[in-house]
Amino acid sequence: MIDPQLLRDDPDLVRRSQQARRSSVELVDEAIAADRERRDAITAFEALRAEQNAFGKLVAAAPKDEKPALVQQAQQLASEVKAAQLVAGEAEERFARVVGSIQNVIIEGVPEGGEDDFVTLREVGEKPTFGFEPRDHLAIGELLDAIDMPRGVKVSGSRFYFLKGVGARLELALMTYALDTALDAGFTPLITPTLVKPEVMSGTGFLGAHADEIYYLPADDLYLTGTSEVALAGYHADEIIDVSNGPLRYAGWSTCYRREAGSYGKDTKGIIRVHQFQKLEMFSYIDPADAEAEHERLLAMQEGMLRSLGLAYRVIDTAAGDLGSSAARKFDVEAWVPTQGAYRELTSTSNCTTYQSRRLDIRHRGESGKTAPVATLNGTLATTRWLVALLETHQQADGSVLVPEPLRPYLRGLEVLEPVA
RNA sequence: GGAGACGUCGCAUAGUUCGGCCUAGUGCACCACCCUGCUAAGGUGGAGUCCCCGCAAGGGGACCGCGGGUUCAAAUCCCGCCGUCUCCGCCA
Repeated sequence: MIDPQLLRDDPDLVRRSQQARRSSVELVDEAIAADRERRDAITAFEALRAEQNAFGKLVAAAPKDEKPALVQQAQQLASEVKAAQLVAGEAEERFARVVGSIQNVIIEGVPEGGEDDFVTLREVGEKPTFGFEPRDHLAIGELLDAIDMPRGVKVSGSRFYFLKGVGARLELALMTYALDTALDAGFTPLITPTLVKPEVMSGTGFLGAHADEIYYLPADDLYLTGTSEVALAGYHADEIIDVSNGPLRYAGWSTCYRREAGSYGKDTKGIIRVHQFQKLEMFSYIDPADAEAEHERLLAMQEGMLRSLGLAYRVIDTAAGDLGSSAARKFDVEAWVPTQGAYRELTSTSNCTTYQSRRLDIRHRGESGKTAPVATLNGTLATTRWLVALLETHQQADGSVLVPEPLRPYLRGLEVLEPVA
């Protein structure tokens, strides 16, 4: 939820944000009207309630013979209070619904427009060239007996797979390397639940436009999370936390589940787009004043990971219309995938400012002692998809794959993944 | 899954019998000040969260696990749910 105060103080800022996202600008005026109605209704109700409270004391203190008359008056008052309360409740609900559907206000500088309107901030690293016809990641994975798609499909259906042998080990190596990187940066590891309650799922802003991306278990009214961000954001829900000595930083390790509805025919080959994968996710709770600096820090860690693994990449500043409802700004790091001749997203980092924390009621105490919402940020540090870029980038003519130096300790010193005869 | 007990302002508790003097008492911890020459003891005062009105001072409302209900009036009575603990059963 956006700051209702902002709606009153600077509605134009909110309008511009909605405009940049190509979302409804009228919603802003609707929200302002709903806010006015809500406050009027509350004021009316509370005045009546105050009268009722005072009257109640009168009744209680009155001598027995005067009570019946007073009670009769009180009954009249009570019905008025009840009606006013109903009106106030409805106004409150309407306001929450309208304001809740306004997306987070974007940060100054975020490019306007949709998916294709991103701005490339930089390209880093040399795109690999080969003296042979490079194989795609699936072909390599099969040569190494590392990826088994047909059996994944047999067991679970399309977009499922088995990671086997060095494939399984490579994923674990990557994840553990990422975890250690996060540890060195002071993050606290957290292995999170992957099933969450509706209020947590909606609190993180995932039940909006893309609700059909999410697996839901009706029998238990639980959602399968598409990223540990959900559980990490819910971790401190309804709490007042202390970020005065620096942010709370967590590294969440979890399996992620995505329905990939509406992506039929897209990336059907290999493990680029799958229903289930592993991810190591960074998450920060921080004083909103420091959020943008933290965003840069998370991005720097992501870039450091890709660089250390010898991957060529670009960093893009996602356009407003392509941001999730919670994000005020989002940077994606995309690795070069040789056989596709394209950059593909490996990481994403979002600054959600106070949007999520308002919904989830996560606050800190400011210098004045007043409570205020914290800012939340998240960013990927590794996922299964990285294997695609790793395998393709470091492949050799004979089908073997060089293991980037940082991963070797996690593979018992293995330097080359050799094809299985 | 079955039976029972419990859920109160940071922690611990009182209050629930018989609804109104509970705008929730007390102890500990906490903050400020006072007293005492020092880590102790004592005294005074303060202190929660959310919302509304107001430039402010201040005023008002809500919150006793959550949600409904009864009533002029609910921490207190009724219903549902959630959670914790104990016992039993079942499964690992």
